[in-house]
This record gives sequence, C-alpha cells and structure tokens, in this order.
Amino acid sequence: MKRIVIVEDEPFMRDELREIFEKAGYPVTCIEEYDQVTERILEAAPSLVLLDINLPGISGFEICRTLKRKTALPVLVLTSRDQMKDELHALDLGADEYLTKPCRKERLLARTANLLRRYEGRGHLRGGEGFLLDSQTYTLYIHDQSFVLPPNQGKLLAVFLAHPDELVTKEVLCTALWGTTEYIDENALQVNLTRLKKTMKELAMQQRIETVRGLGYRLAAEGATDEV
Amino acid sequence: MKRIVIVEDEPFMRDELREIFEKAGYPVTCIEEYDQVTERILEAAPSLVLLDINLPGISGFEICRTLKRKTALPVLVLTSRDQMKDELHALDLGADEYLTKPCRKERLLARTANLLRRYEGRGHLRGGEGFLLDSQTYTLYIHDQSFVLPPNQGKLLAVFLAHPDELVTKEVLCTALWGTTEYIDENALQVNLTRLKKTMKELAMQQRIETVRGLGYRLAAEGATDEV
DNA sequence: CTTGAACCTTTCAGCCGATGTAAGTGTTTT
DNA sequence: AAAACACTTACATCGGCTGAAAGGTTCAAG
Repeated sequence: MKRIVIVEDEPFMRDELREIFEKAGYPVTCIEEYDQVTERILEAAPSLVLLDINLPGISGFEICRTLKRKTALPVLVLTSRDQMKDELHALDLGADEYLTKPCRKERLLARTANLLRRYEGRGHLRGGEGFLLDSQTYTLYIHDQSFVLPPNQGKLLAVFLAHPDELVTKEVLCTALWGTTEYIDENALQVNLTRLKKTMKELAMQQRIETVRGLGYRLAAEGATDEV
Repeated sequence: MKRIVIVEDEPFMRDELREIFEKAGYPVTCIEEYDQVTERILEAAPSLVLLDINLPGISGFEICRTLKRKTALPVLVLTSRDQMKDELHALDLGADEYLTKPCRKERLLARTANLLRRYEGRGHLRGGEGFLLDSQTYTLYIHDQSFVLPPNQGKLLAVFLAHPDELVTKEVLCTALWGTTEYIDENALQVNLTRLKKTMKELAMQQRIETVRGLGYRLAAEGATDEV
C-alpha cells in the first residue's frame, strides 16, 4: 500500500496524525530526528509526504524545496502558521497542498487520497531543473513536450538525477548501464555520454553534464562554475 | 501562453475573474452558454479550467467528471458552496483544487500557477479508465507502472480515447495510422488491433476494444454489453 | 447444415533505430 | 613534447516493430 511519511515535531499532533492515517489503511512512517531529514524521508520510500513548517533546526520550506528538486513526490504542507505569505511561499516551492491546523479529518484524508490518485502511475518520475524523467520508460517531459530517450541515455540521466550536483564516478555509471563494473569498456560509456549530451543540447535543457577529469562526471546547472 | 477557461454564470464574478487572470498575463476564455459545455471548453484548448459548481441547467460536478474522464486537464473548482460534502465530492471526482468564494486574489493566482507548473509537460496526456496515455510518446501509465507502446498501438489507443464510448470506423483508424484512407490494407489494421488488444489484456486494463460487426470498433468498459 | 462474408490469429521477412567497436582527433597535465 | 585522458565519428550488428500472406474462426442468412 501507499506509505505516508509524517514530518511533525509536536508529539501530540504526530500521534493523532499517525492514528488518522493508519485507521484509513495507510502504512505510516514518522520522522523524529531532524538531521538528514531528506535522506530519512526517501529511505521510507513513501508515496506522499506530510510536512510541518515549524521544525526544530530546519525549515519545512527547505525540506519541501529539496524533495521537489530531487523527486516527484507529492508534498502536503500542514501547518499552524495561517499566513498568506507562508502559503504562497510553500506553493511557490512546489508543495502540492497547503492546509492549516486545525484541519478536519475528512478534508485531510480527501486531499491526501486526491493527491495520491493524481500521482498514480507516476511513482517513477524524477525531477530535474525544468524537466521530469520517467525512470521506467525513460520518457522525458520538458517544455510541454515529451520524448522517449533510448534506454542507455535514460539510464545515465536517471543516475545523474539520483545524485544531483554530486560527482558520479564512471564505475557507478557503468554499473547502471551494464550491471557490472567488470570488463567495462570505457569507450562505450564515452559514446553513450556523448549521445546523452547531444540530446540534452538539442532539447535546450537547463542542465549539462560536466566532466571532472580523472574522477567522473556531474550534472550541473547550465553555465555553472565549480563552486563546492 | 497558458490559456485559462472560466466557467461561471454570475456575470460580476466572471468579469472579476477574467480581469484578475488577464492582468496576470493569462489569455482567458469565458464560457457563457451551457449546452455542450465540455465541447466548448475543449475547443478553447485551455491549460487549466476554473469551474463553478452552481450553474444553470448543469452541475459543475458533472463537467468535472467528464473533463477528468476524457483529459488530463487541471480543474480548479471555485464555488460559494462552503460545505464539506461538496468539497469531498469535488475532490473525489478528481478536481485538483477546491476553493471557496470569496477568495483572495493572491491565493487564487498562487494555486493556479502551482497547478500549471505541476502539469507542465503533461499537455498531451489523455485519460482512460484507470490509466493515462501520453499521446506524443505513447507512454502508458497504469497500476503505478509505465510502458512505452509501439507507435501504431499508441496511435490506435489515442484515437479510441478521443472518442470515448463512441463507435470508430476503420477509415478513421486507418487515417490515424497512415494518414490516408486510400490503399488501405484492412489486414494491416487487423493485425495492429490484435496487437493492441493483446497488450491491453496483458496489462489488465479495465477497458477493451469491442468489435461492431460491419461498422467498426469501440472502446468500452470491461465486460460491458452494448447499451448505447 | 451449408455457405460466404467479415473478422481474427500466426508466422515470417524487411526495415530502422539503438548499441558497441574501432579508429582517429582534441585537450590537459607534467 | 609526450603521455594520459577525453571526445567524436563511422560502421556493423542486433532486436523490435511492421506489413504481407495464409489459414482459421465466427456470424448470419437461406
């Protein structure tokens, strides 16, 4: 079933939410430690994230932004901060829903179910700057158009999206393409990278693949230098 | 730019909405006649539909259901009926948003922009019972999975989705496949239909292709008899 | 039951796109 | 300048999609 992750620091509220969703039949994971929140959330492999804004040490806004940048998970912001400014900010960051506490159980469940339905079948979408990639079929959505990438180009792009802004070694890329790091033909990887770069350029994508000589590659914003 | 269709019978409200969205830079089309509403909406080829529930002669719910069944357009329900029952109903029919009048301009615009962003690149999605088809790449979304159909199968399915529950003649199907009705090989169409049926069965889709002997074909619900 | 028309299924060869190999060209570093 | 690494292009191979062909099945009328 569709797992829901709850990020809420107030214990009372958290338990109440857990109960509501468990009664409705969803498996629930609660986040209670706030370091590496994004990683913790992704570990739980949820279908939806319920997010508070006021959290100890970190802003829910930040989590929302990161999640939306890395994935295509539905994010429902549930907070007691009833300010138009916050609502606009959350929506601007790509939150799918903004509800204020207290919130009627029915409304919460209805919005949740609605979101889950709308994201149906889209569980394999990964997000990049200005585009989405279906990591199953390698269908690319960009500029209101869609294209199916050849499997190898899709696999490579998917790997880069799983490690945004990070360096990706050739070994990782080879493993993604052929499942093994043995007997890798460096050149075959080269060729596939070239082809991916070419289609990315043709589609005028906002990100490009940078070469880090001797180490590997990295997906970075168009025209970026290598800060960090 | 992204066109917005407004379906609202109260003239004052309608003009106000039109002004809000036009000032924000969206082209706007208002529906003022309520026969064939769905067709009128689709004619305008909008990117988003703003829908009132209380309409003369027809329920906004009905329009919402039809739109969601035929297309993957975002629908924002904006109504003065502030009842939980209505909200749940609208959400259940697949509405993407339910706002009550009066509504602050900022909130309305933020939710609209948010929806448009989330639907980015998905303009070519057509909906069927329990699945979505990207009519550009013929990527099929179903059961939380996705597949790329071979072009011919995709074209056929897209034609059927454009005529839900209606009879589709062989000529139409041939035209969709080969662009001409001249020199059609009935058999080639046969074979492609067989292949589409096979994949639909393999994917356990809820709709099947019925043969109407002597006339053509029709996409119908699984196990349906031919009530009109 | 027979018959013919319409429809369906299977098989097979041709074609096109994706892929890896190979060979040659650039670029950076020492 | 030379070596190491990175990139590009061309080409043969392979697999999946497609339409042709041939044979089988269903349906309705007589």
